[in-house]
Amino acid sequence: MNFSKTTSYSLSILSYMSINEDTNMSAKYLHNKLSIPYPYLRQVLTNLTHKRFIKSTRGRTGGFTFSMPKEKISLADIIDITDGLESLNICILGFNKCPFDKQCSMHEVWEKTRDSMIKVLKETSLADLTK
Amino acid sequence: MNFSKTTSYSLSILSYMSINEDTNMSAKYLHNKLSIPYPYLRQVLTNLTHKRFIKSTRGRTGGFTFSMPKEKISLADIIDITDGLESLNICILGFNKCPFDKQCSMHEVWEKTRDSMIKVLKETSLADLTK
DNA sequence: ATTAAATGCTATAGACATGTATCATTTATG
DNA sequence: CATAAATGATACATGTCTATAGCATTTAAT
Repeated sequence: MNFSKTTSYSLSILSYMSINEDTNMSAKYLHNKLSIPYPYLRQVLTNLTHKRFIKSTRGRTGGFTFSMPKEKISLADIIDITDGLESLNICILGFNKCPFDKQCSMHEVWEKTRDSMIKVLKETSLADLTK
Repeated sequence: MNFSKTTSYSLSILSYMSINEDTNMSAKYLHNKLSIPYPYLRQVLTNLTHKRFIKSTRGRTGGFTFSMPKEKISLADIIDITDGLESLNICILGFNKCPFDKQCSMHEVWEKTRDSMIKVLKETSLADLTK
C-alpha cells in the first residue's frame, strides 16, 4: 500500500541532491548519505540519468548533477518513470471491474482521495519538498 | 499502490457471499462467479475460515457460510488479516525515516489522507458495501 | 459399499520486485 | 604512464507475492 522501493529510492536521491542543487555527487557519496544498497543505488541512478532528470560525468571525479531545474521536477514526474502514475488509477480494493452492479461504497471515497493525492503530487516539486 | 491480490480476493469473496448471507457457497461456485483462480481461491477461503470470518462444512454438499453477522465485519477487519492495516501506517513515499530534518511536504497531506481512509475502512461494513 | 464432490493440508512452480556481482570504459592524479 | 576512482552495462541471485498441483479426509447420493 505504497510506492515501490525504486520510486522511494528515486525520490530520496533526487530530494537529497536538490538540497545542494549544483553539487556533483557520486554514487558512493549518496550511498553513505542515504543508506541505499550501493549496487541498487547505481541502477536507480542509471535510470534517472536515462530519463534525463540528472546527467552523469565519468572518470575519477565523476558523479551526478541535475540536468533540469529542480523547480520543474514534480513528484508525479518521478513516480511516472518508476511505478507509473497509472498505478493510482485503479480501484483501491484491487478489483479489475467492480464486482457490483452499482459501484461499491469505497468507489467514490477512493476516487476523491486519489484525485487529491495526484493533484498534490503534480503540484509538489522537488524544490517544494525541501522548503 | 493498492492492496494485495489476497486482500482483493478476500474482499470480493466476502462481499459476494454477503449478498446472500445464509447461502452455503462452494469454492467451485465462487470460482465461477468471481473468476478467481480456483486453487488460489481455495487458499484464501481456508485463510478466511481460520480467521473465523466464515465456517466450512465438508463433504459432498459442503461449502462456506458466514460465522458472524456481516454487519460486524468491516473492510478494515479484512485488510487486517491479509495485508495488515499497518501497511497504511507508513510514509507514502516509502521512507523508513524521513530523510529530512523536518518532515517533508508530503507528510502532512498523506497523514490526513491515510487517516480519513482508515476511518472509512473501519466504518464500512460488508453490509454497507452492498447496499 | 461405492462413488462423486466437497474441504483440509501442504508442497511446488512462476513472476516480478529487490538486491548483488562483475567487467569494461572513462578521467583525474601522481 | 600507471593507478585509483568514478560511471556504463548487464548478468545473476534472492525474496515475496501469486498461482498451481496433488493427495487425504469427509459426507451425500446411488
